[in-house]
Amino acid sequence: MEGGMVSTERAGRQSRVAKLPPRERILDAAEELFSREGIKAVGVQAIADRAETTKMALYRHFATKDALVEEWLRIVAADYTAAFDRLETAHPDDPRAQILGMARFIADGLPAISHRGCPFINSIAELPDRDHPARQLIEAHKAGQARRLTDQCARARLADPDEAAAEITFLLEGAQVSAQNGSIDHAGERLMRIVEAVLDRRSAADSAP
Amino acid sequence: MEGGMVSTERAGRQSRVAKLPPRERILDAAEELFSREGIKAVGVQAIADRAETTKMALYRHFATKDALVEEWLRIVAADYTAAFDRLETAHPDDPRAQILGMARFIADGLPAISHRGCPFINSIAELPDRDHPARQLIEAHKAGQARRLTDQCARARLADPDEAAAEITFLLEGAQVSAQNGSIDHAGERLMRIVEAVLDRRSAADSAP
DNA sequence: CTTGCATGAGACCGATCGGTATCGTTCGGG
DNA sequence: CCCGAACGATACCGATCGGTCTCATGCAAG
Repeated sequence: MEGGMVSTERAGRQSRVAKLPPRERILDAAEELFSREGIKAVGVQAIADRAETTKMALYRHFATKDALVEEWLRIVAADYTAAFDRLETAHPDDPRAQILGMARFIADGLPAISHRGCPFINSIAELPDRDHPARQLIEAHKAGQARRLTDQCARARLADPDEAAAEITFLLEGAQVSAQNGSIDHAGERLMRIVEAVLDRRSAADSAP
Repeated sequence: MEGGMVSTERAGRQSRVAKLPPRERILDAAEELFSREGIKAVGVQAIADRAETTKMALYRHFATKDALVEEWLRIVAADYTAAFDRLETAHPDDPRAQILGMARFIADGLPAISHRGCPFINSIAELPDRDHPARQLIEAHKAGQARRLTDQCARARLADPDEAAAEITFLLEGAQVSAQNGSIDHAGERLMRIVEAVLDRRSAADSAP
């Protein structure tokens, strides 16, 4: 009835958005809606509508809503991991640049995320059950990131790499929630300056006064 | 109003828990369930059940579920504010002790909220609408805390009080989410050591190398 | 005692939830 | 060419949601 299948053939400028296969459209719609409204607040019908498909099609690709949530979070986590992979290959023997790249990555994302919040932090708030697969996925991802950061701190010759990694993790996570609740202005620029200072301070030189 | 009427007279050993008036029991139940399961995940019937009362009684005291949510968050915010008030009167002319007291307050709360998370951070994730009264309440509370912390940093003679307050805010918020998602062990002890170090470093003395 | 009122208990409402069943259409590969 | 799989639309299911209504009970002040 509505728009559908326009210009089947030459396709000119495809009906809307160069329709991807349904599964991808569903995941895109889920990304948009879950991150904007939250998991519980979004019904499968709304996702199907925004994906320009139907609930039935959704359930042909995902066994349950939880499975879709899990797949969405898996993709988000993979995106983050890929970004950090790129940073490591871009600065192979400069762990300091890798750490600052991570901070920059978060800082640059703050305006976009502002008032919407980090998908992991928001989602974990709606997943109080530690046994839920989606929550375990998030925790595994965060644990992996922490391990990675600790390793970078060690390679950067920072004193007490565990403590340094904890401090930087606190700063990155805290910047995201503070940007979300609006308590800190210019959180991105501040975050960068602070992380740089932490790195400088924890460098080998100044162990004792 | 509250404490009141315990042991009306003989009252024996009151049926269960020295039954408070229904309104207080409802707020206690809401506190327990909202902070453990999340706002959207808890129905009004469940709150009424846990409060050993009925849905009707609940709606006699609160116009809507949102109003109950708002009142709950108002109480939580007031508890935090009261704790910080106490710190200020306990150390009237020692802003450094006030700041460390705040950090200690958060650090001590980490094991309790571990895996459950900060009520504000969790709730804001379920309130994507910035115009929602409950969200505005949270944002106002956080803004007030930030102002207060900035003031303490200034009185502690820290260089760049805004930046110092931002750094400490990041650390406190980040410690809570990291404790929740389990990526950092011993988050409380680490937080205290890190905040102390930040305070030392930002003290007047070491402005230039 | 009697009046008044907050409570307790439970049926009830329309809406929406996650998930399923049915059926006609579309379309690409043998 | 045609057949089977995927897709779109829609109706439907039982459960639960926030919220309302009715009515019986308990209890305290007049």
